[in-house]
Amino acid sequence: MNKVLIYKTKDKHSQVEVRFDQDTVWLNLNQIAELFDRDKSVISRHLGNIFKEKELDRKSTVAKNATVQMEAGREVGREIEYFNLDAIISVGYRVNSKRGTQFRQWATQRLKEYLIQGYSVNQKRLKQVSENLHMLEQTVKQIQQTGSSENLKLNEAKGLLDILGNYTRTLLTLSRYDSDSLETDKLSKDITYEIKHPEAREAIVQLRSELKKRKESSDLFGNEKDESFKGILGNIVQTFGGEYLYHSIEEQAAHLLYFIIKNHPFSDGNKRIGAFLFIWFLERNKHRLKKSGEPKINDNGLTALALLVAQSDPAHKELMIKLVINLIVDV
DNA sequence: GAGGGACCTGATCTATGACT
DNA sequence: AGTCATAGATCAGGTCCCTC
Repeated sequence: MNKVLIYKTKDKHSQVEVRFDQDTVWLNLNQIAELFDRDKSVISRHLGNIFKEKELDRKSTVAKNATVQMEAGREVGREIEYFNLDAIISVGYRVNSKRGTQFRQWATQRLKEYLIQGYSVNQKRLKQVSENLHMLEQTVKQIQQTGSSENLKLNEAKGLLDILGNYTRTLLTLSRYDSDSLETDKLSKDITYEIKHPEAREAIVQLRSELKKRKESSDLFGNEKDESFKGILGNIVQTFGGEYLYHSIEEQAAHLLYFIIKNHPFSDGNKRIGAFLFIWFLERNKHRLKKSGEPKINDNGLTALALLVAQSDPAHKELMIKLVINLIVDV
C-alpha cells in the first residue's frame, strides 16, 4: 500500500508530496524543510536532537527508500531517508511554526480517510486476485489430467499458450499481485541441499546424454553461453545476515526455474533444463512431490508451467514465481 | 536555543582515456 | 569493441560557526 498526496500550505505558496504507507506518512529532509519553511540544516539538527535525546527511536521512524530522480537532466538513483509522521510532528513542535500545526491537522485527516478507503479497495482486490489465481491453477491442473499419458505435442502446446494467455491477461489487469497473499508458513524452510554449480552441471550432462540417446537434443544443448548460469545459482543461494534471501525450498526452486527460462544461460534447451533442474532440486531436498500417491506436478504440468513462464512479461515475475510456488506447496 | 550560511562527506551518475 | 579506472558534476545529509 503506497499512495502519494499533495499537501498545499494555506497561503498556497508551497506544496509537498506526501507518501502514505503502512499507516503513516513519510517525508524526506528536503520535504520537511519545505513544509516548515526552514532550512534543511535546521531540520537535520532537530532530527539529530530528537534521536539523541531518545524522544523517538531512529529505527522505527526512519526508512531508506530507493528513488530515481532527475538531476541535471539525467536520471539518478538514490537511497533517500524518509521520516514518518511521529518524526515530522516532533520536528514541528521544535520549529514552532504555524505551518507545523496546519500540517498535523491535514495529515491526521488524510490518514483517516486513506485508511478507510485503502481497506475497502484492498479487500476487493484480494478477492479478485484469489479468484483469478484459482482459475489459472485449475487450468494447469486440468491440462495435467487430460494429457497425463502422452507428452504435449506442439499444437497442444500452442493451444495451451492461448488458454494460459487469456488467464494471464486477466491477471495482468490487476495493478499488482498482492505480495501478502501467499501463506508463507506452509513453505518448507528445511533446506538440506544447497545447489552448487559443479553438481548442477553434472546433472545437466547426464540429462543431455539421456536425450541424445533418444535423439532429442542438439550439440548445443546445455552449453553454457557465459557465466550467467553460475550467476543464477549464486543468486538462488545468496544470504543476508546469515539467512537465505529465498528462505524456503519452494522459493529457491521457483526462482531457479524462472531464472533459467528467462535469462537463457544456455545456448539450447533452457526450458527443458529449467524444468529438469526444478524437479532435480526438489528431489535433492527431499521435497514431497507426491500428494496422496499422485505427483503434485507431472511432466505435462511442468511443460505448461515452463511455457507459461517463457511467454510471461518480465514485469510479472513475482506473479509467475507465486504461481509456481502455489503448485508445489503443501496444502 | 533557534536559525541560517558555509563547508564537508558520501553516493551516484556521465564522460573520458588507457588498456586488453 | 568492450572493459576498467578516474575525474568531475550534482545532490543529500550532516557539522561548524556565527548572529539574533
